[in-house]
Amino acid sequence: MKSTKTTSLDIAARAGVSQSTVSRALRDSPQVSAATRRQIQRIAKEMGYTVDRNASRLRAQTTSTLALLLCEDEPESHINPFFLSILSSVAHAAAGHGYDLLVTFQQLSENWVQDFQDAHRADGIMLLGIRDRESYDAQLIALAASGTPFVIWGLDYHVPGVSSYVTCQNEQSAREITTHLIRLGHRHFAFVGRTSAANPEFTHRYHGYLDALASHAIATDPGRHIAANSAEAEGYDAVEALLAVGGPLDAIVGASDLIAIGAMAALRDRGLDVPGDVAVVGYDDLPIAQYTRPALTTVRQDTELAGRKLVEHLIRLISGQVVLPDELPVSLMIRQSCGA
Amino acid sequence: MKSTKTTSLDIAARAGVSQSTVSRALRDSPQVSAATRRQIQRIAKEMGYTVDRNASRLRAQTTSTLALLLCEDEPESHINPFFLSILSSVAHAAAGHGYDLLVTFQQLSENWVQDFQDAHRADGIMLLGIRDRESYDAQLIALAASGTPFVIWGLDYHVPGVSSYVTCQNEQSAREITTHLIRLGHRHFAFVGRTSAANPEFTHRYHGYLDALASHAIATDPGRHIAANSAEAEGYDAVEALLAVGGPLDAIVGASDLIAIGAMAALRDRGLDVPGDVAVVGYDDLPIAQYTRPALTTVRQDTELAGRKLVEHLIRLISGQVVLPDELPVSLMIRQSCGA
DNA sequence: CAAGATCGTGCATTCGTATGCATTCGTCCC
DNA sequence: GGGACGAATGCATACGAATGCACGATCTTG
Repeated sequence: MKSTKTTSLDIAARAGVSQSTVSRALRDSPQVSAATRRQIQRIAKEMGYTVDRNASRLRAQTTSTLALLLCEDEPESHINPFFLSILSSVAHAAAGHGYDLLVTFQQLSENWVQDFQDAHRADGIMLLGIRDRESYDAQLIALAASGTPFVIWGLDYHVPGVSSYVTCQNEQSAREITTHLIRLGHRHFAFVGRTSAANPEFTHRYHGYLDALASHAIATDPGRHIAANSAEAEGYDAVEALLAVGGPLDAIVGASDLIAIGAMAALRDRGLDVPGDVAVVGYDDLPIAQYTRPALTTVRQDTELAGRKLVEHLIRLISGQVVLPDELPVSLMIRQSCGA
Repeated sequence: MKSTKTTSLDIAARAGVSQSTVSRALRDSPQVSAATRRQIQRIAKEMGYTVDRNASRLRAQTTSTLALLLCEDEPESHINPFFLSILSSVAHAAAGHGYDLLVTFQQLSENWVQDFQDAHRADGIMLLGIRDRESYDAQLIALAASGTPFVIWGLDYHVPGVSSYVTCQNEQSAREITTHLIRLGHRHFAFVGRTSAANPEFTHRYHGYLDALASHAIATDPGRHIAANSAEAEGYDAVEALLAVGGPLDAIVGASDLIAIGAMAALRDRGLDVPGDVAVVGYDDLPIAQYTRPALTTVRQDTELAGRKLVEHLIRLISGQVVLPDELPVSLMIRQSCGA
């Protein structure tokens, strides 16, 4: 196979220059004349040479690697397919910037953070799926204190110069989709989704929902807010709880598509028609949302943009540039489940 | 923050031994006496020392990293959530074995392979989602020729000592689920899923399907086999094509859950009842399959086991051990869409 | 035209760990 | 008791690229 690996010394010998010049030429250093640079790059390509990442990293004390931590609530839990879209986009963006992407699925723990920075595994970290955990902030503070650049999706925590976040217009869009339901004539609402300090996305969506109801002078009953994590089963159970209590109900706002899909299944199992008896809307616009019947009205998050932004923020933080958190625009996807 | 990074020299100084002894102790070398080893490990922990991966890798010419390439058909295409489950499991397994996991989403190309090995980015590669590409085998042959260990999901290509594969009992399970439909009284079948040399999973499933029909002397019409990739939209379109042609139809076997879900939506849009008029079954048992209405009868693949196996195979290949391809067992998930 | 400025390149060293070989010390056996 | 042997440790070097500094050559300018 490979007799001896080609190194920058081989290129240097072939080009009749020193190893330093090769190194500089390949990194597009302006110190090297254009002619020499071109020639060296040509020879490198001819000889199929690639910079050894490990040597380069050791010397430069950098990793050219970004880490993505997908936080799981529990080891066995299913992960929202929404994250797959972001992950895909992040992978593309990272590759586009010349970074490798290291992926981990686990809970955010002190050990993990410690290991990561000490072992020089990544220059920065993207955190996805932080929610429903009372203890996350201690970890974030420790992470920030260690100086490791990181970016969070969906949680508005940031430390200037060290961390940033990217999220979407949760509150505004929830207000819009609720208003949409109100305009369609619905008056008896329920919201399904756990709100807490640890679950900021759902909380913001809930506030938007409440706001819309208040603007239209529609009464809200605390009993019509059911806590649920983003999973079909929890949406299903939430609807059963709502129906058990009774009372008029003609619209359910799910804090995520998975919740909404579970809710629709429960309604159907109880013989209720969607949207005839009860309208249902979700949030995320998973690919599947177009293919439920009725098709799910929901809020589309631009995952492609989200992934790009996450990577851009992180790279800017790593290189010491100023970064301001981003709140991305979303769009309503009106389908059938709302009764439009 | 960190004044100066703690290195193995610091540990050595503190422990009163040489750096070599520290290195050996931390790698559990039998050359170091048990007492010394314990003491050094204790000190290392106290000082929060972690081996610098880059230095270690450069010296040892290894990466302790596994790469996972998720092949996309097209840059913009949605990825089957099924892969998210495998990815999650692979991430856990890799971490459990002390390997980092590098994730890439892109097409398998010569350049990618070349880069990967030359740049010492990973010790081995896992390939997921190889399908529908006439040209994949040239890449695989090149990959094998380069000596890079790799493992493929779902495609029975392997080179002893270099590559292996893990798949599930596609043919047998498709036979079972089709037989299940036959027992329920269905007689007019259609299969939706693109079969070709480049899409071995679907092809095996199709063979199992044909086999079941043949054993029960049920006629098959080539017009009742519609090519479709794993996406809801293609399942939807396939059903429209089937209905356009006309003729009796009371059961559709989808080559994946996404196809089946799209098919159910199309049937419903045409006013047909599932399973009353037409039964539908899928393959994969995505989490969503329990929450479609009717709930989808499908074949469950054990993604947790699949991920573990992929990692184990790859690590064995890397360390030069013998590996035999694995075919994993699956289980039928009987729900409502089949009419049971 | 001389002196400084600029540009392009080479030399030598460094990053932190792993490992072949040399060394030390204690033990065992004849 | 002396030589041999093995266990435990230290010494020195290599992995391959990046980079501060020095140097020679060309260019600029008053």
